[in-house]
Amino acid sequence: MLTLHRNVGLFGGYAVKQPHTWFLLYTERNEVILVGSTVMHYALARFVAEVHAAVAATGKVPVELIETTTPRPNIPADLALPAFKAAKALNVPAPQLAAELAAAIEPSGLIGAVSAAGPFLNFSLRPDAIAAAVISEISSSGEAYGHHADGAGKTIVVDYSAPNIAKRMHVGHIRSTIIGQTLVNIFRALGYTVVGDNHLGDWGKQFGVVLAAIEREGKPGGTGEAALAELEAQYARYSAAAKEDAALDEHAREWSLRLEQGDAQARDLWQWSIDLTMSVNQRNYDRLNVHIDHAYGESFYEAMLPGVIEEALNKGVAYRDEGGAVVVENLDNLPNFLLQRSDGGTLYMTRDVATVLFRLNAFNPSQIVYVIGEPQTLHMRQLFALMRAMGHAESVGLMHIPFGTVFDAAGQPLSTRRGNMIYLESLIDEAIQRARAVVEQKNVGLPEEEKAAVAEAVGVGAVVYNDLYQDPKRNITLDWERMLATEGNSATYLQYSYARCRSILRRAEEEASGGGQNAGAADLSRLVHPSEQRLIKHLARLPEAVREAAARYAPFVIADWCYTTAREFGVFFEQCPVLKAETTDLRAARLALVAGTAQALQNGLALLGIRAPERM
RNA sequence: GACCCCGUAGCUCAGUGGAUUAGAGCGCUUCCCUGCGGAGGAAGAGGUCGCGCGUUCGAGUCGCGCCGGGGUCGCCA
Repeated sequence: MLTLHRNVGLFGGYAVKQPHTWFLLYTERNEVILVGSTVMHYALARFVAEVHAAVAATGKVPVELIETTTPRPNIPADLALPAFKAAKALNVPAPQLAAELAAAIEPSGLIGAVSAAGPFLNFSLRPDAIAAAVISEISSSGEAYGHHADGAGKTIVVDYSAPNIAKRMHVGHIRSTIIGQTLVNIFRALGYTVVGDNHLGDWGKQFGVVLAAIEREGKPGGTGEAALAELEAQYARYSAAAKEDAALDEHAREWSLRLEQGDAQARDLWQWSIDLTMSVNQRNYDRLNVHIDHAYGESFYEAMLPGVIEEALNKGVAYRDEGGAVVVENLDNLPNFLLQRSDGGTLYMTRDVATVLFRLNAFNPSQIVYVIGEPQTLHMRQLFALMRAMGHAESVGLMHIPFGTVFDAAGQPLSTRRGNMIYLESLIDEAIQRARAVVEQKNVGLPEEEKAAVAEAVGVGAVVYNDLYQDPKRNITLDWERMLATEGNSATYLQYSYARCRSILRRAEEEASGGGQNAGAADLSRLVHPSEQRLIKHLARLPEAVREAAARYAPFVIADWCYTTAREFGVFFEQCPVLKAETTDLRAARLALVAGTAQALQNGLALLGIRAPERM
């Protein structure tokens, strides 16, 4: 059954709920974004809904013209209604309409001051009401604060990381891995079923070289990354030699063929190199808090490839040219591309088509999200166009989330050939090592084990944050100074802010258990100091930040929120004593605010895959 | 030649259905420890939003054209 607030009913803009447990929420574009049942509506969304209802109740503005916006930070209001459009439709001056509305609306619920500022109608939150609402929301939701049920019943496949087998992961993979995992975390927070798939580069022409090189030089000895590095070196030596010696090139081709035909020796060596690579990669994944559900890899799709080519030919989206190659041309004005080489071999594109088909069949996703570098934008557009042309994209959104290239301090792209490549394992090692030096200096008293844990959290956090704090499609420079900064907009600053919160809460607990006076009852309505209010209002924005981050496939929205949280907490910390607050009930209220800040910040950091130590 | 991304303070970046006085961090100049963690807080200097037209009452934001940087364009992935 569906119950709506009787004074409001259904209308464009935000419909309202109040104490009811069922409601509809419309966006300003008239899309139903939430049909609530037991899902609690976050405070800020309630506030917006209340404002729309209040404006509608005046009868002065047609509901379809009620539009609100979040004002810029320098405007002393929490929600604004620019009256331009409505005033034009009603043929009255905008300032006059704003003034009339201001006079007709009384504070109630979460709505505090209402005032006209020229053509804008500004609304402020009622300080005591918002404080109580937000803090109790965080407290009751805990780790789920900021999460939604928007994606319930829907599945998203995220394709990320995609290391090459028989090679070490390098900084080029780190962006896909970290951005991809964060998107997975964000989609899960929105209630989607998320399937992460590591599309391993374990097939193709170059794998014949790997096998031929192993045959020539023998399996690399040693273990872990050293063995993998040696395998990589063998590959490089063989490739170089094959350029001079056509017989070696031909021999590699033979190995490639043996592998494809299921030759036992080829398969064994192939599997061995996969196992070696994945065991080395796993250490990096563990340290980065990355957990990928599947790793089907390109080889998995081998059996589907003839069918893909046949289907494309049958559907008339591709043709076989004189040389025998299967060509797709004239698709959405994109450049031509191939599904099969003239020698009969398949291509990256062929396997990508098969991969989409498999995922549609296996997971029935509403979206497939590819976290792949910007240089592959054209390839992705071609793939998506082809899937549409073949009639396979009707029920699924195919999204490419491109990310920029990593450059070194001299402005050169990192590459193995240039010799300036940085491997993921050593990058993380060095970050932790540098963090360790700071920990030694700042945390003299910590037990050895905790020092190590803090150094790892800080070092890894810095590496992760370096990839998440800005728009992924920008090119980035690997700058140790910037990456390992412990001040300003940095992972360390966020972690430090969390640790300060925990420190206060820990002391409060110690005092309580040490026979100190009982804390007073928390009267949250007393949290009306400007810095308390700013912090509270910001904490209230996490739920919408999560939605925005998902809608824009933009982890930096969460990073931004975390950073602002830390900043607002810093100001509060300076201006409002907690443990030595003037009264016990204010002290209790501030402790509740600190606890809420810690919880919300921890939730935000968790989305980014950044650990938050209790002490550091 | 065509197409894609980027261009906002000295440096690194936010600013996304156009709308009230363009915001941070780093760096620079000052200031705040008898006070819950100084990996902190406050203040200041610093901006023709690459350039030019256009749309609009109103453009960093939308359109077109340039300039600069990065990238891609059928038998690699």
